[in-house]
Amino acid sequence: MAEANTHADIPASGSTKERILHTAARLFSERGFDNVSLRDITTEADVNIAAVNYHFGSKVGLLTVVFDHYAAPVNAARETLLDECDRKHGEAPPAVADVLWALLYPAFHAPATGEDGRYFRQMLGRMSSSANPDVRRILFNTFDNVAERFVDMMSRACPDLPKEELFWRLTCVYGAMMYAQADNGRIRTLAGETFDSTNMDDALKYMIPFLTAGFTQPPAAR
Amino acid sequence: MAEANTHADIPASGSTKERILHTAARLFSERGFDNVSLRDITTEADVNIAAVNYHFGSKVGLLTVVFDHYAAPVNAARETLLDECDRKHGEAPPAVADVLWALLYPAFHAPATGEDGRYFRQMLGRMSSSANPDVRRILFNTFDNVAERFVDMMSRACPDLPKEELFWRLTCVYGAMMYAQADNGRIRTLAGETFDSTNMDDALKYMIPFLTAGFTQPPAAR
DNA sequence: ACGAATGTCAATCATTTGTTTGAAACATTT
DNA sequence: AAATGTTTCAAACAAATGATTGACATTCGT
Repeated sequence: MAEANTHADIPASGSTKERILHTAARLFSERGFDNVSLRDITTEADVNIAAVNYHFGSKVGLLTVVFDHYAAPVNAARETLLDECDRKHGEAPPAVADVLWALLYPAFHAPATGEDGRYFRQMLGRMSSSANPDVRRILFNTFDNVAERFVDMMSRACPDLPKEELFWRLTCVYGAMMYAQADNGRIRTLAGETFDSTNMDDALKYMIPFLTAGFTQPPAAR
Repeated sequence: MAEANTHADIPASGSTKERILHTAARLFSERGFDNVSLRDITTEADVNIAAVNYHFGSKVGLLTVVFDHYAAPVNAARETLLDECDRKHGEAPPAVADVLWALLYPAFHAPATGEDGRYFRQMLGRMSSSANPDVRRILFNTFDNVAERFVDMMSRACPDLPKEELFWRLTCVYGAMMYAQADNGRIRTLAGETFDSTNMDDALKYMIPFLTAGFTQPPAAR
């Protein structure tokens, strides 16, 4: 088709499969899984609609592949950093900042560089509060193992913290991470348009100390 | 119809309009706006489909009414608490914990008591990362005025904090609040099933000190 | 008791959705 | 060059969606 791609990214290039993957990643991040139709994807990717089911089996199959492609590096990087925590501190409680770093750094930098990484982070943010059972299954299965290890290590980093308080502090950490990833533009609108909410180096620089300070507080009085 | 409501809540009661509102609030919170059809709502509310468009004009109109019903008390409570901050501290910088309280307490307690409140909080969490333009418009318009006031007061509470760092700290606060509200069950699954993630008194007790500690940190080194 | 306003209902509308089909085009191997 | 496997394509499918219609029932003011 002579129909040109009207978006700013490179015009349709690569194999059919690759074009579908790239376009799907972008559209899922911009509009969420349920708000993107296969026709939206195939039109922008300049591909026949049947190609999705041919290459990926179904729309959920497509999401699975897209998601795993970006999520796998995050998991790998987190495993590595958690291993380093273990090696560094041995039997002693690890440092809170190190454990937080093992969670946040891969989330902000590992999936991909440039706008592809931003696509995935936004997609993840939307998925994390999705009500679609398929979406939730994909998300939880992907991160379950490493997430459990993170919670475990955070618990060891705070041996004197009641489990209940650990629970709510973890909620703060996960919430902050997800919100920063999703970047719905809300805070930017409120606080001033001059900030670059996509600069993940800044996010790390400012969020790690913030969360570390909260997590190293003594337990709240009963 | 003899068709009984199969859910745990009180069987169909009140006027048609009220039954639609109540059922819509519950379903929107459980499954999000886009994943609930008008037929889902009207079937469970034991009401004819046409009743929604008759009473609310459209599906978006229904969401607007449902949302405003729960959001209005939150805004009112926040205004009151922010007024108290102003009165209490005068020209001096307000206390960070007081400002955080003005944001979080209404969010966790004002919308409604019991499961209705939980419905709304989950609905809000889902809406905050929705990609649906109608949903985003409703959400932002509703909270814009008070949110701006909150950011302003937080800025005054931290006069020495660079604006950029304020931005990222606000991201942490909003993220933690939204995640606690949405309560997608993720942390509960990871940290142990024994915790009551719907107890908003606990949420306040543990999250306010956590976020206050982060916010009262000295600015990160350049 | 009458009539107008309000509310309810089954049936239907036009779209959009994910998925499937069977044939054509292309590529690779024999 | 024939045969075989792979990919693409226009067309259609069944199901679900939000919205609307016009007839019927109910309520209420007078």
